[in-house]
Amino acid sequence: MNALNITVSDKLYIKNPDETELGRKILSKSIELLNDLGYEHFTFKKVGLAIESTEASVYRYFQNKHQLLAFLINWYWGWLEVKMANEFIVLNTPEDKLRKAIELLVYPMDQDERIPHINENQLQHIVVSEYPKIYLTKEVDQENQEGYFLGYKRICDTLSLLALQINPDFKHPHSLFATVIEAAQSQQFFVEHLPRLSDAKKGQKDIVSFLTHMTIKTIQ
Amino acid sequence: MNALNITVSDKLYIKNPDETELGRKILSKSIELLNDLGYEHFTFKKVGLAIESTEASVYRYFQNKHQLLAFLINWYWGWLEVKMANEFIVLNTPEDKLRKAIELLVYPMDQDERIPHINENQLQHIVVSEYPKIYLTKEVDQENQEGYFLGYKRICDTLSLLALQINPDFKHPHSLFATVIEAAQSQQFFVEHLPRLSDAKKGQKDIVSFLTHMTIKTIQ
DNA sequence: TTCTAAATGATAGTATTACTATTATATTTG
DNA sequence: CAAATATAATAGTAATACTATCATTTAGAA
Repeated sequence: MNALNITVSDKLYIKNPDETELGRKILSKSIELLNDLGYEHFTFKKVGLAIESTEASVYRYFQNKHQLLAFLINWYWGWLEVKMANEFIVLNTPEDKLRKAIELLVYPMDQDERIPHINENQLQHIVVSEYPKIYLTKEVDQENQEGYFLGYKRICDTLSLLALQINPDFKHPHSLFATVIEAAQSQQFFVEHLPRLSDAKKGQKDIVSFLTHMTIKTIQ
Repeated sequence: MNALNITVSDKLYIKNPDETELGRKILSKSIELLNDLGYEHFTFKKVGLAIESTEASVYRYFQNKHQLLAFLINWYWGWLEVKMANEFIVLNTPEDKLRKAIELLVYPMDQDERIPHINENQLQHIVVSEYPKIYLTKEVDQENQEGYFLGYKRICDTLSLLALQINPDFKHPHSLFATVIEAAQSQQFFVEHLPRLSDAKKGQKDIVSFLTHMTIKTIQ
């Protein structure tokens, strides 16, 4: 089991960056630069320069930086889904699975050496800092049809089914897990930057225990 | 009680737009254009044109569109705080107050005729669609010091105190209400654009009942 | 091996954005 | 009425977000 392929909708790129050396370099350097500069200051020109290629080459893989961000974030959800599936194998109750899922959402990721061009940890930081920007746009409806948000929706569905195993009468599973997933990101951001919006001290444990408490109580 | 003044930090403008005719026109038209175009397509040039003034004039009031958005969103939180305080007068239990607060977060606002240049309903839509963009930037720490997020933090504090009245041992009041406030916004957005991320059908009632349920259960 | 197609590099160019600066003309205030 | 202030009109700059063209390199098929 050496090969691992995270697949994202082919509407999320012009040319599949996983399939070429240059494409993988673009992904790798984009993750680094998005982390360092933030989405607003990130440009394709800077990527081209940093990989000693050109702006035009980057534009052959992605229409614009918005599409690139959407690609990366979908890749992240796809990868998290794989991780969850792996962890769930040895867990027997839906509650244990939910607890594990929340941990995976919050705890830092270790590098997967099968995919050396993606730094999962940096990618997680990008998700924390940039995630809502991919859907909070005027183009959301069209991009939704093109599958820009499938990764997120699938995770949300998976967790919803677990909640219904615990309480089949629970009325708000999708709303709850959309909320939990967003809170997992925003609480990480708040602890770091706006600590008055969180009770968690630095470190992920407090966030996990808040989210777990809220999830379990709400389902019941 | 005819005068009503929502005050925001003076770091959120160059020149106070509430104090001049032109300033109020800028606010009024910016709210309209932000709604129509979305933050990304919104520019000061378009505002200047639409009010038959100039781009340069708009720049005399706000450093850039980011500051303008932060101003508007802080104004919204300030105004919501006033609304909550008014409603709380006739409510006696903290639980009733929390229920009311959640309703105020979600139900559409009626126009306050004391402030004719601010369309509260449009402003609420801007908050739903653009809110996280004001803090998800590399400049967040500096802007936090300048009071860019005070409005949000104060609402969060107020609601936290109510939760502690219900259960003084509750460990996560700030995290909970940061989460509830964000979910109030994002669930409104999801119902409209990404319905698979919500169980609420169109209309705000389902969102309110989800958020209320989650809040009450989590506090206990 | 050679031919062909595809990928990349190098370069140029355009429209728009996000400002800054200057000067002239109103308008307000003391 | 003078002085200060606000606004309008205009110009200009650097960066961004692309698009286009053509030459060169590389890879794959015949």
